Parts: sequence; C-alpha cells; structure tokens
Amino acid sequence: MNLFSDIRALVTDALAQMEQAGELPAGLDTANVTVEPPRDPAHGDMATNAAMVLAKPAGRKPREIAETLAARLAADPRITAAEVAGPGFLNLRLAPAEWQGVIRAALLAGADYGRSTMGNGTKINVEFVSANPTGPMHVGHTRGAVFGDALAALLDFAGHEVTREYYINDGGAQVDVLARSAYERYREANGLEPQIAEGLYPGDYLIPVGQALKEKYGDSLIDRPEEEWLAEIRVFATDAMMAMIRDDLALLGVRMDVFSSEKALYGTGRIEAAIERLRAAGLIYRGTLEPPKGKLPEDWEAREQLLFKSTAFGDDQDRPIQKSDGSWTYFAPDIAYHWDKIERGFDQLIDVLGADHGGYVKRLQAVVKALSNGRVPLDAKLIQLVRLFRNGEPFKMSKRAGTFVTLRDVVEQAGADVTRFHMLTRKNDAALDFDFARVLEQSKDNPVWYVQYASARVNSVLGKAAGQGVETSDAALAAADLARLDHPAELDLARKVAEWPRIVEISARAHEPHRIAFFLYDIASDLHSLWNRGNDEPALRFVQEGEAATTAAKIALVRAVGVVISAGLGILGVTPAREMR
RNA sequence: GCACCCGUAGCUCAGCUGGAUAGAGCGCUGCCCUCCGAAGGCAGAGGCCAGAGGUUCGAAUCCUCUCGGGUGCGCCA
Repeated sequence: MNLFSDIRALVTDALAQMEQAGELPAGLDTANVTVEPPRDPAHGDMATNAAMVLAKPAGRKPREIAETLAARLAADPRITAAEVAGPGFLNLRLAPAEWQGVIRAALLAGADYGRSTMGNGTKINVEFVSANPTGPMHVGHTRGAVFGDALAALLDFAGHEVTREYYINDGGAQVDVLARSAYERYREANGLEPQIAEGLYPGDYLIPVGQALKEKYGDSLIDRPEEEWLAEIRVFATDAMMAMIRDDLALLGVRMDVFSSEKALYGTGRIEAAIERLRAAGLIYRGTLEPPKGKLPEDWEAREQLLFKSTAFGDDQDRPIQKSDGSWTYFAPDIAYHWDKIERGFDQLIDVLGADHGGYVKRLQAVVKALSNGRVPLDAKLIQLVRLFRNGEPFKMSKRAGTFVTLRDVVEQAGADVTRFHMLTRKNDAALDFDFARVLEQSKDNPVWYVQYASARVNSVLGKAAGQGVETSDAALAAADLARLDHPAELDLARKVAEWPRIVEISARAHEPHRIAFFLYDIASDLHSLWNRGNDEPALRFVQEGEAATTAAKIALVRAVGVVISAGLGILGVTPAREMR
C-alpha cells in the first residue's frame, strides 16, 4: 500500500468528475499532478499542485480550480480538511484512521512493505564491479560493488526484473602481465629468485598461485620460452584471481547472477558481427583522428584506424575500435558485450563505472543506442573515489609498495554491514570519506550506528511489552486498537512510515540507493525523538504499565518503524541489529 | 583547448519527474539529564544555494555564459 498514490488517485478521480460536470475542459493531462508531503508540516499532511498544473491548459485561475477541487475532496471521508493556499496549492489533512491504516498495512506486509509494482517487471541489467582479474579487490571496487548491489536490490524492490552482472576483463594485455607475474612466483616456488620486472604485479597474493602452479606443473615449465606457457598460465592465473574476487564479493555479501567474459567473445565472430551491424548503419569507417587538442604528445603521429562514429551521438570525437596493428581495442569487445546484453532482452542497461571512466560513457551510450535502435537506455553511474582515514589522518596508500587497502582489509576491520551502509551515505558521484575509527563510533553522528540503534531499540521495546503480557506478533499488533494512536507526535511518526513506499519509488527512479540510507537515518531519528519525549511525557512512553490495549497500539507503531528499517536495510544489504553490543 | 561531474550554514553533506518560509549531523550558544533498558535530550544563532542572464504562475533544481575544484581526452583497460 502506498497512501500517497491512493490519495493521488482520489485527486485525479475528483478531477475527472470535474471534467464530467463541465467544471474543467475534457481531456486534460494529469501526468504532472503530484501529491506530496509539504515541506512545512503546518500546511497539512499532503499537498497537491493540481490546480496550478491545470490552470493554463484549462484556461482558469489556479485558485478557482483549487476551490472546486477542495469542495469535492472534502466530501470524501478520508479527507478532514482541504484548504487552498499560496499560489494554488491544495493542502489536505487526512483522518487519523488513514495513518493508523498505514501502520496496519505495514505490519501485515512485513518485509514486503513498500515493495512496488512501478517497474512493471521490466528487465534491467546492472553491470558492476567488473574489476580486472589481476588482483584482489581494493577500496575503490568496494564502493562500486556496494552501490551496484544495493541499486540492484532497490530496482528489484521497485518491481523490476534485475540481473546482476560482472564483466570479466580477461581479454587484454593486462592478463598477459598477470601471467608473467604468476610465472615469476612459480619460479620462486621452485626455489629460484623471482624477477619481478618493472610493470609486473609485485603483490604477495600471487605467491600461492605460484605454488599451485608448481603443484600442477612441477618444474616442467622452468626455463621454457614464454610461448610454451603463457596461454596456460594466463588461464590458470585469471581463474585463481576470479576465485579470489568471488571470495571478496562473498565477504561483502555481494552476489552476482552472471559473469561474462571478455575473452570468450574473441574468436566467436560476435565482435565482427556487432561491428558489421554498426557498419550497416553507416557508423564505421576508416579514418584518421585529429591530434589531441592542447598539449600534443611527443610521439604523436597520424595513423589510419577503424573508427566508430560516436560523434553522431554527441561524443567529442570518433573512437577507434582497432589498434594500428589490427587487433581490437578494448572498446571493440565491449561493443559486442553490450549488444549481447541488448539481445538478451533487457529493457534498460545500467553500467556502474569508476569516475575515471567518465570519458567512456558517451561512446557506450552511442553504441547501445545504435545497436538497439534507441530502444534501450543505458545509464552510466560513475562512482567517485573513496578517501581513507584513520582518526582523521589520511591513509597513505601505495600500489607500488603493495600497501594498498583491499576490500578484505576494510571488511575485516569495519565489518560488512558498517562498510556497506557507510559507502551508501554519499551520492555516487560525490567523493566519500571513510574513516576506520569513525565508522565504528557509537554516537549520533554515525548514521550506521544510529540506524542500528533504532532497530535494536524497536526490538527491545517489543521484548519489554511482551514481558508485560502484550502479544507482539505482527498479526496481533495489526489487530490492536490503533485508534488509540492519536497523539500528534505518534501520528507524525506514522506519516514517516507512510512515506516509505514513496521513497522507494523515488530512489529507484533516480537510480540512487543513497536516498534509502538517508531516509533510514531520518526515520530512526524520529523514533529516537519520540522515545525521548517519553521521558518528559509519560503518556508517550511506548510501554504503558497495566494498559495492555494502549501498549499494543503504541508497540504497533514502533514495530511498523522497525518493519521499514528492516526493509530499508534489506535493500542496502545490511543486517538489522537486534541488540547493541 | 574540449567533454563529463561537482560548487548549498564555519566544516561534512541531504534536498522529491521545478513547488510555499532551503534541511540534517558536527562545531558554537543556552537550558535539561542517574532517563520505559541504551553510550545523551531540548532549544537557538548561523544561507545572496559560486556569480550573471534566461524559461516559468513558481528555479538550489531546467537552459546559456563566467569563475572555481575534480576526472578524462589515438595505438591502456
């Protein structure tokens, strides 16, 4: 149930009646009519802009329309007041029974409260992480992983059919580097001195791979030319790296539906076919690019290449799909990969990328548009970097020295729940500070803790009520006499519960899971506030000694808040706390 | 040079497909606090929403330009 859409339907029905009664011209478009909570609660429970939106097409003054609409709405028993205000807003007050009904609905729906059918089952593919299989995941990947996973869960909750997908970049030169690095570790496992040349991966994580290679090959590959071992070790090492990455993802609680391999596209004709398709659309040609503007690289020389005409879609220059030696650029298999996603029938594609890939977005969107004839939108979500701190001191990382912070480091120190929540307390395109000390701090300025505290408090209050003989199952609470919830402060909290389904839809539409985290902080804060008011006003305490029926009603409200917090944390992939330790 | 992202309170940041008097936390000021089981609670001050134009009944939000910060810009992925 979504009270806001219910009331919006009431408004549009009333508008339709006005059309029939000749009070409005027929055929007005009500798509832009909104029913929202007003910023200032003094204005009422909900406000609609209907009169202002329709004033121009109807050729009437907004306040006139609002007056007529107000009269019609006021006749509905759910509406206790309808007042015209400002330039033509219509402020509505709802009967307390409506808010009480929301509490009941939340309790009965449980974990599904707020689930929406907005997505209408349309298929969305969320591609995220897609880290090169050349080493363990680091902090930067972690944020992308959390974001993608939460976004996927959010879209699912909003009624989409979601596929979580990882694109393995196992086709380029960097996996050769990986293979050579692993080979040195293999030599090391055979008692030789590894020669980790400049450009190879020095990390310790390849030592076990070297040992595993020794177990498999003994010393048979020692001192053999690269052609004899490169291909085999490449497969062996990338498999090992992917196993490690899967472990890392599991540690974070991230699950993928599909792993797609870049390498698997080679030799299948898929790349050639995709490019052929673009060529048929007149988007492929041989040509020479202009040299980069501004500072000219010393070694620049004009070369003819196979190019994709991404300028036709607003990119600043056309993009090469073949290197000068005739082999594919990274872009070519990515074209085939996105075509594959289109052919698998997705209605929408989302790519979660590092912010340093911003310059890559337009050409991807161009390709998807061209290959789907404009049917499939591609939204690229750019993830800004994570700045690490410990007690306010910046954390020095050096990839060369091998001291970069891995996903495993972060999760082992902060925990998966804290990591996930904190990573979602910023918009994806804003840089995020992650302070190992502060994310574990137990105080109000740590949102993770504050929300978990609210969740634990709900649990403890329920336990207390149960100790007084109140039946606290959701079904029993839903059957409580909720009319006893009549204090304005309690109804305010019920309003917050009513907003949850709206927040889900807004967040899903915007592809912005951080909004869920902010809302959770908000509703947690409201719950704590109400609790604290109980200190001064005993009538507001959740547990009323010897008043089982009143307690049940109050507990129902508390539990409904708990339902929302659980549902929200569920989307973020965070386990709700049952108690604070 | 060009493209994309960002610019909101002293600091870190929210701000709904454009809505009414722009919000939160920290910090600051004042008051309260041994409280149903909780590491605090309540209130207050603090804003030219970077700047200038434009669209609109209405702009922090959309468009253009300027300034400032970040990222990227053929044969890396």
